Amino acid sequence: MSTLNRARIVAAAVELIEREGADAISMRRIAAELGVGVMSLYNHVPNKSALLDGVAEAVLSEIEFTDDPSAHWTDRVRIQARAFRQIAHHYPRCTMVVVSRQLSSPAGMIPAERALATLREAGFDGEEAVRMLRMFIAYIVGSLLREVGVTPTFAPVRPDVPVAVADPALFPELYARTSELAACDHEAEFEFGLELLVQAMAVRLGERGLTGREQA
Amino acid sequence: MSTLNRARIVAAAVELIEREGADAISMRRIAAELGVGVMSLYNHVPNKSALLDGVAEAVLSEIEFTDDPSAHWTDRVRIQARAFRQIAHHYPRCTMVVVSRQLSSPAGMIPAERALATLREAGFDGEEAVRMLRMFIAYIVGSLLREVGVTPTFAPVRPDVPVAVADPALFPELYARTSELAACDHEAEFEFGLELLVQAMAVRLGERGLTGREQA
DNA sequence: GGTCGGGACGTACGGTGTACGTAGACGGGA
DNA sequence: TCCCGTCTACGTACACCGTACGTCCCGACC
Repeated sequence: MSTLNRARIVAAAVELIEREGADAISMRRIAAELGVGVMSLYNHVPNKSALLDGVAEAVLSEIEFTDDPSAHWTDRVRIQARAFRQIAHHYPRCTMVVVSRQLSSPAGMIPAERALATLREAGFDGEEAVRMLRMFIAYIVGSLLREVGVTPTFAPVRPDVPVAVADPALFPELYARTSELAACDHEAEFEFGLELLVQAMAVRLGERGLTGREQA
Repeated sequence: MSTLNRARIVAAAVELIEREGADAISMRRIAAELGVGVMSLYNHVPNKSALLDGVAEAVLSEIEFTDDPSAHWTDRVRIQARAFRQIAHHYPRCTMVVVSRQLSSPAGMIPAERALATLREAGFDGEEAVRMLRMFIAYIVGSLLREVGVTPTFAPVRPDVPVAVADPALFPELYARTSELAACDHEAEFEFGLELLVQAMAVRLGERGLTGREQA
């Protein structure tokens, strides 16, 4: 019964999305959730798009970025990547909202700032650090979208209804890999790619003779 | 004035999306485009979702997969990845539609089949080939989404309105990299990550002593 | 000629975002 | 004390959305 404000509206939106999915969200539903008239929302939020920005910001600002500057840069990269992936765990149905809007607010810049700092301290020059950052963002975004099921997985989203590969003659490889394709351990998949990327970065660094590579 | 059919409807949808954006699409708009009543569409398409599936399928089936089985597997991977990226060039505003629906039709399976075959021939065992494929999909999806501007870029989408990094004191790294962040050559960014991934894959293969690595 | 199936279409319903007007609460001069 | 400006909650209204349903018409077949 406290007075309406932006934070309460955003919180209600997040909760509603998690409960009923991103498609179910509407100004009317949110207002009803808060026991309030629809147009009252517009006193605190200019429009729905800005509200979704708020949702993204709220979710993003809740991930825990525990950075240990004394750790090896490869571990720092791993930790930051995993922190990002936590979004998909804590707020799975908000994930699409988060990755699909580019924020100019601090919530969206802090992760980038930290990642860039880590990469610089690892020894990458400015240009390469930015490229590495962008590549990591692409990989993480793609992985999260697969995890929440908005992007092709080649694995059944509903494990109880296994998709039968249409024609073994047309798709022999897909058919032969049915068992591997049927299961998708998102954490293992994410870690696999993450390790590959970290390793590739280490190689890149090693090429300039700065440091050796680690972790066979 | 030929008779209405699914192909004409899908083609009109693709053209409309490219002309006015994916948000502007609606059954009414498409029907108007075809000079036809709204409900006539439903004689050929069960619902809007299926129509968007058709859009994805049509776009996907138009990309040219020229695979040369005699080429080195690293080049074959590169070529297939670039073929996928062509989507963002030929149908930029359809890209989001394409990557955000998982197709069980041949159009969606052919690329996976070919990629899997390539990875198998490169020497990866079944499980690792699937993991590599998934990692590549994640990277490509993330890259395409950045390219069409639906995912954070940390670069101004409209180059004419450069975003000023808010506070140099809060974001020193972002501030220091302003010039690198301001520009985003999507092709170069894509190639950078692609090269890194291919290289990482080669290393992975080399670890098992199957073949040496190439391209310094 | 009669019948029948399928495609084109109009209408209607319940939903959406939001522009606009109104009404009440509150606070600060006169 | 009265008045007035500002802020907030709210209802109404509009244009648009996807689509369920009923109707009409035309061509094919018996």
